[in-house]
Amino acid sequence: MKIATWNVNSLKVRLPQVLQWLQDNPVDMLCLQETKLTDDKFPHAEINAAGYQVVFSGQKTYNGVAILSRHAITDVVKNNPLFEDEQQRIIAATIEGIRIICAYIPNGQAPDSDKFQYKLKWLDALHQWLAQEQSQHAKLALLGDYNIAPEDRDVHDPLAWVGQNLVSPEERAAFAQLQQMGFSDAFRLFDQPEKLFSWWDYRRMGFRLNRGMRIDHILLSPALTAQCTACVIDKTPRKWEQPSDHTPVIATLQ
DNA sequence: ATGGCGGCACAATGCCGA
Repeated sequence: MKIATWNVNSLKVRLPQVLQWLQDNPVDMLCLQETKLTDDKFPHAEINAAGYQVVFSGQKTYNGVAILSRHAITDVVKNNPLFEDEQQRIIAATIEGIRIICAYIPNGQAPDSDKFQYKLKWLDALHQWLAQEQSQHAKLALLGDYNIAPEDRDVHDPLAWVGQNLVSPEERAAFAQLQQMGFSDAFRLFDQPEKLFSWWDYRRMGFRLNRGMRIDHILLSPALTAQCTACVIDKTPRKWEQPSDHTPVIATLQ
């Protein structure tokens, strides 16, 4: 069983790349973020034709999430029931006995901004909801764009990022709280090369210079952690023409 | 010090992302 996550930065633009990537990487399940499509414009027929069922929750211009699966999808929930939110950032579903939560965690813009306060409240509500979900689903996976680099080794140049969002103590504490709740960062269960990232700025040759951040994560409950045999970041699509600024992360479960 | 790229929209400049 392979489960994956990818912030595609517009599914309208990236659909051909998603279909190509799935052909090359026929994972069981793929979570997408930043689809940037209202539900009436979602390309479900093309995705079905590729052999995947799909559920989605979108809006115009911003945000938007989806779960693609080769297996039956049940018990779909859109957004955190404990958090009133106009922004479409969460979709959850059960697939093959695994509770999957696909999340696009807010960016936070800057630590002194209103958007940062929204991010912290959003994360606090996420913790509360996950505590409930944990009590009902031993096999629980949280995949998505967290917009948090958990440690300095997840940042190309930690000194250059001091004082900014994505690396602040508050955001890292929120990530650490997920770990204290029992979730494991699948990527860190294994030996990994240094300076491996999941996002690179479009500007200043970020990808070519490998100036990136690891902000897309797969977190696993203890039961799933015990089943996890690999977690990799696939840089391939970042090298394609007109790429997303993020690239997929894939976990293998026994 | 700033913005640099890319996607989007009541679209030709401004907002937002990370």
